[in-house]
Amino acid sequence: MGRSPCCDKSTGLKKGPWTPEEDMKLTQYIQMHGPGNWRTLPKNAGLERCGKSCRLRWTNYLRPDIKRGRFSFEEEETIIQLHSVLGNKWSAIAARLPGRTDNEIKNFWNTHIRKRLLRMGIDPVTHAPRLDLLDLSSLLSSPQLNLSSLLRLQTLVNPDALRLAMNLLSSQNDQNQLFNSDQLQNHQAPVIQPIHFDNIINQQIPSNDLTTSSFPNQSQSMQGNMGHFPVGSTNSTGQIFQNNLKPTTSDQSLPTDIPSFCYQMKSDSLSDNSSFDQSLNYSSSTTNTNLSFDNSVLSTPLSSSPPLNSASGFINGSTEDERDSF
DNA sequence: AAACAGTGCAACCGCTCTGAC
DNA sequence: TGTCAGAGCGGTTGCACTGTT
Repeated sequence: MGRSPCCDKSTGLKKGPWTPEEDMKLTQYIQMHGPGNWRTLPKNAGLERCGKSCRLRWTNYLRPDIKRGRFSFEEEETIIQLHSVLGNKWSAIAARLPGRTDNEIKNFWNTHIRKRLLRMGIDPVTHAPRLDLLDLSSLLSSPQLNLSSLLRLQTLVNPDALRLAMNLLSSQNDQNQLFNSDQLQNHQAPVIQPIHFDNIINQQIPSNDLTTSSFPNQSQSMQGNMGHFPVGSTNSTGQIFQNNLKPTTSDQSLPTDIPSFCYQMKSDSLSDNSSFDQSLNYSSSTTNTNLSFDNSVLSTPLSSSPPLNSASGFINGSTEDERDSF
């Protein structure tokens, strides 16, 4: 529209990394005059930078409320959740992450989360499971594959992908004891030996689990899987927990005190952007352990389905290495 | 120890959109 | 209605750091 460019390249304005002196000038000027009028700001502040560069430097780095350092896992969860709802609206996501900038979130997404989702077989754009992307061999051969990591996976993986993993994991039931109550009380699960790829191939998996086309309605899928699934429930994930976590009557070697999973959610609609408040109660039939998972965010509700619960209790208690492991 | 490749991140670029005037 | 400044976005670049060979 005939608009003059922000930065006139012919003027030889400085580019590249900011020096501490420049940062100080910009900070002092904004502290005195406040941000705004970026076009004239550099000249008034004695900076040989274009206004846009000053604005970006201020908003992305110098602003006093910027929180620097690594993203917490809660922040990662939040980003994934919000991205599933908002897409690449980084500023909207940043608005819900105090102290984080859109640029920082975008970079973090592209360099960390996106790669992780791809490794886990999740399409980072649609948040749908993509088994053609899933690196099953590395996932399942990991010596750290265990129940708790799968539960943690649940916070990031579309449950349908997780269901597949759980199906695969169930092939270990004949040889491995999943966990015992002591470990449960300590929120730790025993390490399950690596699954050989032969087992994966031989594992009976419903054919509709093998293609992304089996998830025509993601929100429906998520709702069905993540809402309530006590043992004996007819929903698919409930079946999985029943089939895989409860010992079968024919396998008496397995523990009988496997907890049932009872999820209760109190949630506000996602359309109300103010809150992802929800809680999850995890109850054990033998320990009556109740863990609260308030303020966790999870999964990919693309519709008006309620925000989904998370096993954040496990996540929060996990180590950095464990988090990186998936 | 040196060379190389991979990674993470700050910063930039070019463009569009929005709201004020 | 057109112009402009600011904001936002996707993509990219450059560089420092780290791991591998």
